[in-house]
Order: sequence, then structure tokens, then C-alpha cells
Amino acid sequence: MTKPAFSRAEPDARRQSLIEATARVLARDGATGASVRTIAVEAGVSPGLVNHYFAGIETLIAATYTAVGEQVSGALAAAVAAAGTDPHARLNAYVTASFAPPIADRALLATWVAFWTLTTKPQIAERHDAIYTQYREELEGLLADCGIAPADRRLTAIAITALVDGLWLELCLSPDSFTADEARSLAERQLASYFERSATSER
Amino acid sequence: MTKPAFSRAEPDARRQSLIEATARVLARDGATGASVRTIAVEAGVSPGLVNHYFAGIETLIAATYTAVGEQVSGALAAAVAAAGTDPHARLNAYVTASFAPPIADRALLATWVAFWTLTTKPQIAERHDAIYTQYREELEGLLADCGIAPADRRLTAIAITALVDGLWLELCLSPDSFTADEARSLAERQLASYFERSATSER
DNA sequence: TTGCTTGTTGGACGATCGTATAATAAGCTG
DNA sequence: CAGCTTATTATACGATCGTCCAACAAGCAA
Repeated sequence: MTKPAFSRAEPDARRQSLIEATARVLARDGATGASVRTIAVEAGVSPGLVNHYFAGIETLIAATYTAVGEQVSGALAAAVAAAGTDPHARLNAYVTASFAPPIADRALLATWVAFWTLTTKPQIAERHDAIYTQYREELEGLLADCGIAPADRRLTAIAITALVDGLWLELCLSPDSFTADEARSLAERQLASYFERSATSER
Repeated sequence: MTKPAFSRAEPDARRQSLIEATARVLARDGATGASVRTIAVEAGVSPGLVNHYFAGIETLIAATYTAVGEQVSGALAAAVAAAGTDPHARLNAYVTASFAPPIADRALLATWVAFWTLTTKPQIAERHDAIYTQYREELEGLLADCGIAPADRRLTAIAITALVDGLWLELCLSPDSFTADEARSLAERQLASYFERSATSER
């Protein structure tokens, strides 16, 4: 009677576990450290198993991009839900959530930068476009609820996304240059300016 | 009489040539492809020479960060200088220059992302802080010339930098989601809103 | 010309990369 | 329990990585 040398897992569960391990490695070591062997160690399996479940390491990283993207999307949705029913409060929550955990995180930035590094490969670039399109569409919906005219929604969403991404990026890269509170305040002021303009142009 | 197998170069000139080769490789292949051998081929020298001039590849990349940063800084300064003497025109030129060549360039983004990848290493992080601090200080100067109150300059510069960086990033990553003209227009509108607010608050 | 300095070359070294594959054994079926 | 499927392991392979170093030769000084 010897204890089992390993245990089998449901294909989907194992796949998920490999994706999560990849996310952890990407967060810890960045794109450079995300090797098949490192990921295998992180997941507690042998290196060969990675290629058994994914066509190549690039495919695994693309799958991880989707998973992490959904995770972030979920955190944003949770922040919006927690804000109640007031449209402006919901919009505000969506925007400021980027400056608090778990999104304002150096490790998440490392993950994201790793993805950006790989956008030269079509497979990853496609995921990027899909994820960012989804972000902007959600934002456009929140803007619509706040009464932004349909014709203005697209560019407004682009501007807000850009400001938030820029603040988030620099906040993660060098946290000493400004605080999360300052970032939140700047984003809120930006939102306010859009509604001032929209209000005056309606008269 | 045989032709020379190689030619000697001034240490500084050779150093500069290696830095330029690194910038080209970073732009073409990203952080992943920036190996000693690839850089050596690009510079037309043997692999061993890289370690003769730089303590390691990390030092070379840090030096390249500084050089590319100065190059971008120079492009921005040139845009400002070409805008004439009107403070608002100069500020406008500084901001919108990011959406035109040579700054709005997929290859430059690849270079920048490669640097971000390496900000976990203190040597590179220090360069990043220095370069971004310089950017913001230049922007603060332009804002001062436009009459922004000293107390507001720091955060205003941070917000503008963030918006421009965010737009620039997404414009390079997926150029199909919006145009350079739209980015320029959004940035200009943002600038205008700061002066409207400043003007009304003065009364 | 001769000698010296040192920029430069080219290959060796061990480590690690992604991928492929045969052997092993876990866990279900009958 | 026997047999089968296949998830899993362990290893091998060639390529490429960063670093190192002995030998070579370009260019200047004497």
C-alpha cells in the first residue's frame, strides 16, 4: 500500500488550475519568467502536462488573458452593483474601482504589461481588442444611464477609459508620484466636467 | 594587402551605436527578442563586444531607456518650439504631439512596454521615475505659462499626462478603435475644460 | 619598422527555453 | 480482480540564452 504518486483531475479543472498558475507567475515574474517549467512548478504538475492541455504556451497565455480580463471585469461589475441604483453613483463606482484593490495592484500591472508585450501575436491581439471593446461597451451603458447623448457616448467612453488607464498605469508603476485618492479625485472631476458640458449644451 | 577584418571605434561612439541598435531591436522584437546576440547582429559587431562596453544586458537596456526617453523628450520640445510663442498653442502642441509620428508608433510602444516589463528591477525603475518626473515638470511649466494657478499645476499635469498616455497606449495597441484625430480632439477638449474651470473659479 | 595598448572577435560554458515522446500508473468498467 | 483508457510523469532533444575569456589585430607611439 503506497500513496498515489499523483492524482487525476477533471480536464476542465486542471485547465483552470493551469490558467490560475499562469496568472500567478505572470504577476510575480512578468512575461519573461512565464516559462512552461515555472508554470508547471506553480501548478504542482510536471512540465509535460502543460503541452497536454494547451497547444503551446502562447495558447495558455491567451486563455489566461481572457480569464484575468473576466476577473477584472467582475471586480468592476461588483463595484457597480455595490453602488446601488443611482446612475451617477454607479458610473462613479465603475471609474474609481480602478484605484483600489484588487485592480490597483503592481502585480496586476505586471500581468497586463506581459499581455501587451505579446500583442504582436495575432492570437493575443484579438483577445485585447475583444476585452477592451467590452470594457468600453459597459462604460457606454453606464454613460447612457446618466443621460449622455448617444452621439457622444463612444468618444466619452474612450476618453474616460484612457484617463483611468493612464492614472492606473502610473499609479502602479511609481506609486510615490501621486496617491490613489488623488487619482480618484481627478477621475471624478473629469466625469463632472462631462456632465457640466452636456448640461450647458442642452440649453 | 588584405582589408581590415573590423574597424576600431571611439568608445563613446561604439557605446552610442550599441544603444541605437538596442532601441531598434526593442522596437522590432520587443523585450523578448532583445538578446545580446540579436543586438550584436543589429549593431554589426560580435556578441562579446556588448559585455565589453556594458556590465550586462540590463545596464545596456537602462542606458537605452534614457536615450529613447531623451529622444521622445526632444520630439515633444521640437513640437512646442514649432508652435510659436502663444502659451496655449505651445501647450496644445505638446499634448497633441503624442498622436503623430514619431511618437504615435507601434514600435515605440513596444519599446516602452519592454521598459515597463523591467521596472521590477531598481535600476530601470529609477530611470522611469526620473523620465516621467521630467515630463510632468515640462508640462507644469507650459501650464504655468497658460495661467494655471501654482496649487493646481501638479494634479493638472498628472491628469493630462494620464489622459495622453492612455490615449496613446490604446491608439498604438489597437489603432482601429479610434483615430489619431479623435485622440487629438479629446485631449484638446480636456485642456479646454481645465481653462473653463480655472476661468470661472477666478471670478 | 617594431612594439605596445586595447578594441574586437569567435567560440566555449552551463543554464534554460519550448516541444515531443515513451513509460508509468490512476481510476473507471466489466 | 482483470483490463482498458488516458491523465500524468520523466526525460531527451535542439535551440538559444547571458556570461566569460583567450587569441587576434587595428592603430598609435617610438
